[in-house]
Amino acid sequence: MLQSRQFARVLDQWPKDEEAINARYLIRAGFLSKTAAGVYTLLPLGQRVLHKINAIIREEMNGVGAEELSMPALIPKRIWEQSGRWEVPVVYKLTGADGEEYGLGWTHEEVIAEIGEKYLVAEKFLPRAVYQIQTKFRKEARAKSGILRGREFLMKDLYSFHATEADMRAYYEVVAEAYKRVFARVGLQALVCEASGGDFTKDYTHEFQVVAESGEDLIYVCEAGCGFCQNKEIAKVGAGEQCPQCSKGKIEEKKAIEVGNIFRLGKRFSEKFFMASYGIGPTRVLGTIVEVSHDEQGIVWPEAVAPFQAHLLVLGKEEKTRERAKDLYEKLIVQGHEVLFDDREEPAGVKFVDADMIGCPYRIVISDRVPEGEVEIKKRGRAKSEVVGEEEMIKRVFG
RNA sequence: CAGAGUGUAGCUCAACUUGGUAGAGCGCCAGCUUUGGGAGCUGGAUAUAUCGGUUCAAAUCCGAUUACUCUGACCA
Repeated sequence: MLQSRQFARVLDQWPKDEEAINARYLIRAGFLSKTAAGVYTLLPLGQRVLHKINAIIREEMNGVGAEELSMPALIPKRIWEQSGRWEVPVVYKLTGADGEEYGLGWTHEEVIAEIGEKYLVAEKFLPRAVYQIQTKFRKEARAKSGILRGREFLMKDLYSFHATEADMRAYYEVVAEAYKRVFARVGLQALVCEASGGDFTKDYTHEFQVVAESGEDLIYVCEAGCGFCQNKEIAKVGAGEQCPQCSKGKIEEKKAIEVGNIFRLGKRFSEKFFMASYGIGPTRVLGTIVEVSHDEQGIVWPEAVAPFQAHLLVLGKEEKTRERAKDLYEKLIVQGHEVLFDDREEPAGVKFVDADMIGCPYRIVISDRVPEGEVEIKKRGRAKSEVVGEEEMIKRVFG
């Protein structure tokens, strides 16, 4: 991608109407634009990151035998009435041309349960699992925290169907492991945390929580790292007490962002099979990564989700230098690498500042002072750069 | 939904207290210059959230509406 051709660009000031770190950085760096409170546009850079997060999620979901499908956002009232969830406050309700009422999808248990009853009519069709990555709508009383709590957001929701409760419980564990891999791969340290089932189930559910100052949830974690973690809503221990699991560490209270959750639904939505549902918010994941991975200069993207692996900068005014940079860029593109090439007519300072703000994992500089055949590389977040040969750079950055 | 704050150019702000031709920086356009950490010079275009009231005169005072932010409530 040529930076001179990009639709959006890095802004030179922080937005005045955002306080959340995720929104401030994403907007300033040109990944995000606010359309309304709790409603955001993902600009091309943001969309690239989202695609990478989704690709990782898809790999892991496919890996546990789930198939991807796509359910509607416009859902007729009768489907919600079957479960008694038409009268919940978060539903956006609208009326069709025929006077029929609809709710915008804020979750899809009812929809998939109905379809499941149609196809999974005998035990020989079980178990099955399907998922989607789709826009959800929730009439939140108050939008806040940038893209961490929007009124429109993306959700990956997986639903599994089982003949027995034991089978449902076994698969639940399989998905929990897949979820751990998803969060690890996108660069997040997620804790598996016991929580209440809310409206869904009396059983405990599990939340995947990322410790962060901006988190809305309070969790109790064992400081010894034994894995004990409970949401404060259900915790029977208090902060400072001895861990009930390992008896070694003390319990610490931390703020955390819930990036995923999994529920054993049982027969709540259908008498015909045991169901479980599993959610990850890809847009929330994106925001969470920014919350935990940034510095004063800008975003620091983990390699797996960075919009581009490398940001190539050309500095200096010599025509020969520009040619060298262009040749290198074209070579990297032909090799299939993801490179953002800052070919703009801007002073060096602007290019450095913008590169730090965008936060690609590697910065590659070609300038009048870098010898021919060599380039300067710097890893985002490290202080020092070094000059190496082109081939060495390719090995290190893209190898 | 309650409380508080804010709304002036593409962005960030000034002018409002005490009513009298709306300014700046950045960005944008034209030109010159410049190129290793948000460069310089010259010229140019662009703005008072909406509706109403008071007044000779409203960005400024009053009322309503609306939007955004924050705190709380809410959060399958």
